Amino acid sequence: MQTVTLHTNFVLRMSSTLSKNFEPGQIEEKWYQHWLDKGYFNSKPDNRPPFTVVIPPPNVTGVLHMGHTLNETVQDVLVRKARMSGFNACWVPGSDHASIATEAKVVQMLEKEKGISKQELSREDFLKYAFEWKDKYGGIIYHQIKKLGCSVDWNRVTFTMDDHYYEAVIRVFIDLFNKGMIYRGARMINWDPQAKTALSDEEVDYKDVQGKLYYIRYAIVNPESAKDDYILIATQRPETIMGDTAVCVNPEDERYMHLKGKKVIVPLVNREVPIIFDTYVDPTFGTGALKVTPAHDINDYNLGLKHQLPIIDTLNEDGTLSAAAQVFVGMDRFEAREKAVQKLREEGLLEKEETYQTRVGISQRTSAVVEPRISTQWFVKMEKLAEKALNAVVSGKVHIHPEERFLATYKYWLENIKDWCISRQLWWGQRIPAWYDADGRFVVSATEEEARLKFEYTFGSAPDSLKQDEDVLDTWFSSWLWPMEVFHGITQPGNKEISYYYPTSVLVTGQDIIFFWVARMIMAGEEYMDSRPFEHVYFTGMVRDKQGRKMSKSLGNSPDLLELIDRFGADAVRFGILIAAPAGNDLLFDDSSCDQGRNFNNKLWNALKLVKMWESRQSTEVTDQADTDFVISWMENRLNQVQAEVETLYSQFRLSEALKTMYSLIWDDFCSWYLEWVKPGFERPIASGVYHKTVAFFSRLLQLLHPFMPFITEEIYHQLKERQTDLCVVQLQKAPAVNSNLLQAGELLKQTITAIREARAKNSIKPKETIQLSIQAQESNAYWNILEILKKQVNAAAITFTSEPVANTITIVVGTTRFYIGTEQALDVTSQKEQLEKELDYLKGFLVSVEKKLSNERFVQNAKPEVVDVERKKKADAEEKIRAIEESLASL
RNA sequence: GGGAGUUUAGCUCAGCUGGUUCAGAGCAUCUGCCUUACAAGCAGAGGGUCGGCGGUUCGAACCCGUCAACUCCCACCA
Repeated sequence: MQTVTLHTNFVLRMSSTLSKNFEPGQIEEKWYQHWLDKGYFNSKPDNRPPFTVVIPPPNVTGVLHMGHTLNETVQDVLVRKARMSGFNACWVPGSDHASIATEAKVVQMLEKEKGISKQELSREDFLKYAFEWKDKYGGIIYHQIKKLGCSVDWNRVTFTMDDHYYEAVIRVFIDLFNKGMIYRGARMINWDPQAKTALSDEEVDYKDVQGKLYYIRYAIVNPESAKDDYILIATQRPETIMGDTAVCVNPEDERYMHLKGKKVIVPLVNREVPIIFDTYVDPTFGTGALKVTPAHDINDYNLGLKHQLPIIDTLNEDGTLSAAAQVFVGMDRFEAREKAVQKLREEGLLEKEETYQTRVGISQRTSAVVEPRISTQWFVKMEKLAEKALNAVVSGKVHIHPEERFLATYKYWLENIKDWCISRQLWWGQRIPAWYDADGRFVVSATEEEARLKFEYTFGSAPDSLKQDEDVLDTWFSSWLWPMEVFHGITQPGNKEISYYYPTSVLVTGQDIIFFWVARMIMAGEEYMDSRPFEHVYFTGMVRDKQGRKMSKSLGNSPDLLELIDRFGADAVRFGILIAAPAGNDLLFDDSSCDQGRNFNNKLWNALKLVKMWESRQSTEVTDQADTDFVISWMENRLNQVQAEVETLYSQFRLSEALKTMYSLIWDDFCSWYLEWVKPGFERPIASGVYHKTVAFFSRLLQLLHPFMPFITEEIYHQLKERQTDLCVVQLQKAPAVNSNLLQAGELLKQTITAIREARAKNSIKPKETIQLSIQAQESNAYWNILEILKKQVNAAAITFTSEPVANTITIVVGTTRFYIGTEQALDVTSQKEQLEKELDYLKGFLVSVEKKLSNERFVQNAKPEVVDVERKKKADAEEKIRAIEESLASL
């Protein structure tokens, strides 16, 4: 309790009303609203160069997770930086209807909360519920984006099912169909029996599971001998036996050669099917005999096509067995598997079973086990589109960051691409604009009226009623138009906005959707705008938890963004996620990095309190504040230096390093060194000139930091002094060239102070005890203009210059200068000696290695001249230092 | 089966084209300190054979080879 009182004491002394620590809540709220009121984030085409970013639209399935937080923070940093650098920054927000994922959620919600099943609803009623859902969750997402401080143009919010967007998708579908790039056909696709829809290849995840391999006897019709009256096949899926239409063996396999022309009996259904021969079968796997079920396995399907086998589809769309199965009809596929095994066992046809590591396809959307299924779907021909998309990246029109690491996978995917299944058996999405008559003839057109005309034109007459395709389009078939249609580029081609904002500047997204989205946007951009959709793609890594696990809802390890912001403040959360985010690599997120962000907030806040305290204590007649010219020039140069460094880091998208650089500039250079150096004595006035310089430096620091931590920087910027403009629109001036001599002098001063403090600590000189400092310097003018600072920083009562060693002192050497620390305490000469000797040993070793290098002719010949010079200087320095220490030792 | 990435302090990670006393930061640990902005702080300290081995080079955390561990992506083996 006592300590608390002590801690809070100073607050009473503070003349200012500033709070003890930075309190983000209200301040963040206030500034975001102010920025909105001022319309800073709204963009219209003008004479400035544009900097355009389209947000990867989050799904309206739920709330933002840490991955979004990272992406959005990165985008906001880039956008704010561009806005402060003379660009017309435009960041378009929006959300994605995410057809399967959202429909699944809505179905689930209806069942759970309202007890309604989808089957009871009409399409229209269902869509009404879905839009309600979208409004609710879209709202939550937008709220989170605001809380995070994202500077998006809220006039441009786009949803992938907005009217114009819907129209764009339909237009593109019709266009591609007319170009012959969309077709309808029966194919084996991935079927999600839970959502009852087709999936694209990319929507299936594969998972290793412990399965079983069943060895089953298929009786041979008219066997040649009673001994050899069956063939043994191995399968993981005995419930598909009823769909078998052949057994296949390798033609080279001696074991089965005699079976040419024979037939076997499919168990359970007693159907006679042929034995076929194909090199596809691996004789070394299982029994070398494969049951062929063309309806339920992609390889069997291909075999079936090749050997013209009949296809018997034994499954319903919900994964239960169909009438064609003859047995277990209506039973779920997994139950039927058990029943089939049981029955085979009873009939003595199951020879053995063994455990087997296998891989099953899981629907990314519903987690149901995917079923290969033949059905009629719509496809996009990918070959030409892929070629363009590949070219755009390979030729360098689109730059991928970090490095070109993803180029290889990107290339491989595009070169081996298969046609894209775009129809989904859902209601939530853009409905396929195809119209059918009773005979199944169809035309593609936007409206029924047009369709009728087309029917007449194509088939001579149109029926009274046409039926529109029940299916909707894959979500990505709308998302791939995103960078264009947010500016109405498809529905109003060539409009002023699309011409100005497109192509966008940078896309920030996760590497997991490189095929789903990034590649396809490039395709669409090349197809419809004849150009890249973005200049740069910046891939962020995946956010994982402390233990390296993927963040997911089921694990419950993804922190709630709003709760994090409540706890730490948005700036601290932004800091926390960015400081931990090396470009392209996964990052392990832990709350503690937000702690660091919050501490940084407080550091800034307290620097503000200090400077504010000086505001009322300025004087133009300060005479005892020496050395400030040097300090001010040094700080100015450090600032210039860091600004240039940060500029480079931005251009390389190395944001986390840029943040680190600024962090240490502010914490170390500005707070720990600069402010301490210019700080006047207790209750002394500060020189007016120094005060104004300090405010100017602080303002520049805030400006540099603003894209990363917008709220606190804006707040402090205004607290520092009255302003006409807000920080978020203040333009960055180019940093002047750096004077490196000044920087070196600053470093020397830091080193000196640290070395003396270290000596004090090692010799247990109490902080309050003053010392007598003597300097023996070769060039005393290196120190003359910083003596007052030095005196204050190391708590020296007096500083004198000397030309020879001072007895009974602690000796330290910085550069080539010797310092003698005189103290009232008795000195331990032995430990003094020990320390100096230790240092001497090290230096001698160092000198040897440098000399060795320099005496190596090949080094002197091959190394760059600068490098050799540096080595020579190192040698000279070391020799000088050794001499100094030896002299000091001698005097002890 | 193919491809990519990672491996640096107890933990999480920086370290750009090989060359300054270059082995770093934050957290954690230890010591001293309520010092007049900040104890969520200040001043110091300790801690690493840069995954192993081999090579290239005057010089390697960095380049090459190889091995090991972990992670991810792609692929139709019943």
